[in-house]
Amino acid sequence: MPKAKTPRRTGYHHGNLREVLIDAAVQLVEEGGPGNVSVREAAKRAGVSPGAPFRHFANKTALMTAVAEQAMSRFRSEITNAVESVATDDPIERFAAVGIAYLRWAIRNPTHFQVISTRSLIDWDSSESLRHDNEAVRALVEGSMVEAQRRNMLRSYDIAETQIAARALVYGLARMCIDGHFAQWAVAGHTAEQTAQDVLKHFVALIGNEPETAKKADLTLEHPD
Amino acid sequence: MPKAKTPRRTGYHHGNLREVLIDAAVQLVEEGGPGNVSVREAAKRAGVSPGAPFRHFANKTALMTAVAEQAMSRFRSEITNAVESVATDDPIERFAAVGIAYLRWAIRNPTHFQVISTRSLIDWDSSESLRHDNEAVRALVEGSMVEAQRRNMLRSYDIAETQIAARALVYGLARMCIDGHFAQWAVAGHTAEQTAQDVLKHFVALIGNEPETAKKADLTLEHPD
DNA sequence: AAATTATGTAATCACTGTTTACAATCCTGG
DNA sequence: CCAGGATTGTAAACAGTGATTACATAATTT
Repeated sequence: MPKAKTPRRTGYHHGNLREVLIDAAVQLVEEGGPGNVSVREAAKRAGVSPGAPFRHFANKTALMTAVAEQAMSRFRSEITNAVESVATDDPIERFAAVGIAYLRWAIRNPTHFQVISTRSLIDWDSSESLRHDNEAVRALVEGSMVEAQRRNMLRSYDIAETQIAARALVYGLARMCIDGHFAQWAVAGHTAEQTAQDVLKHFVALIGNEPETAKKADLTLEHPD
Repeated sequence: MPKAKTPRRTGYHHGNLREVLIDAAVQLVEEGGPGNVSVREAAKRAGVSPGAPFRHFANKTALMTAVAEQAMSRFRSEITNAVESVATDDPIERFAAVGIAYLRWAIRNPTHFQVISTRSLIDWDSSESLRHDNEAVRALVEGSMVEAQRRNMLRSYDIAETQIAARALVYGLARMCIDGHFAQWAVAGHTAEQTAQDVLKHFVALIGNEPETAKKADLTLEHPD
């Protein structure tokens, strides 16, 4: 009998190392951002040798991509749930709901949002799931946009550009929070999340057809940066 | 005579290693983005031992911060030059000029824009110069915004929110390009730069008071992502 | 039961940021 | 002008990283 050297782990072949590694990586992301993830540390936390992860992931990027897929799925759920639970069928309100849910998730899960939005960390093109979830969100925005135009609720006729502007605005707000451009800002009375939402609503009012735009005069926000 | 071990370099103490290291790091950034920078490689290119850089920079972040300062200075110059060489004194046109110059520089210097906008790479707070240049750009935007409001050229009364929206939009556009969210997009007829400019102009039209907004119906842009 | 395949380990490689002890050069005050 | 301290370089080391390799063990198929 060869007397197993380290029989500490039962069912020696671990069974579901892949999932455990992803969970460990998720935890590392939450603890200190994407930069805090190391394959070795994930392996250590899974109670496995440093080379073991490479039986399940071609490289670190593949592991990060799996983390991103998990995060993206939650991200998409939050958004689709939010828009489904919106009372009205007003397309502009539905559009706003998407943006607000987007910002809410991004600001509350900054490290994970960083993972799913920074392409250098992951292998976006190789992941069906990432593209699929992303497309679902995009389609949600486009759908409400098209419907809003059909009802003549938009100021501009060019929904393509309006849509890109909307995406860029929301993405920009999320990243400005995450990249730390709002240092002074969050210190002020308003939370970053609240302010981001206000700005989004401001934008929504701008694209709308209503002659009376948001005239809530001054929130006297500290200037960002 | 102790016969210098490696007298290959004249004026042995190199004279201006600090600048040479920054230049090497800049080159590395250009070659492969911020992730391509290593202190050791910069040292090698400067013809110096791996420990030498730490006589001039406390750590890698300090080196990257120096790189960022140089980039930020160019970034600011491009923007201030652009707005100064704008013919009209129309504040909204001046505002648009800032945004266009911003996008132009970011898209043409993506790796450097990544350096100056990703706070995890640099020590933003410790750099007077970074804050100063950033504030100059911000003030430029705010100035034109305030003036536009004074002339009653804006739709909304809340310039604070409009200003944040503008910043977020431009930042979002720049980062979407850089983070690779426009893959299919750039392949289409329009360059990323042209499209980003169009979207910016679209936004500028939206915030303006003119009843007739941009009605250039369809550019039939491929959808991003 | 034997052969094959999947999945782990151990050792190793090249590379990274950073620190330490030491050496060479420069600068300045007597 | 030169003694001595401050600068600024080197060499060697350390711990950590992603990744590969040869090998061992467990699960699975034949």
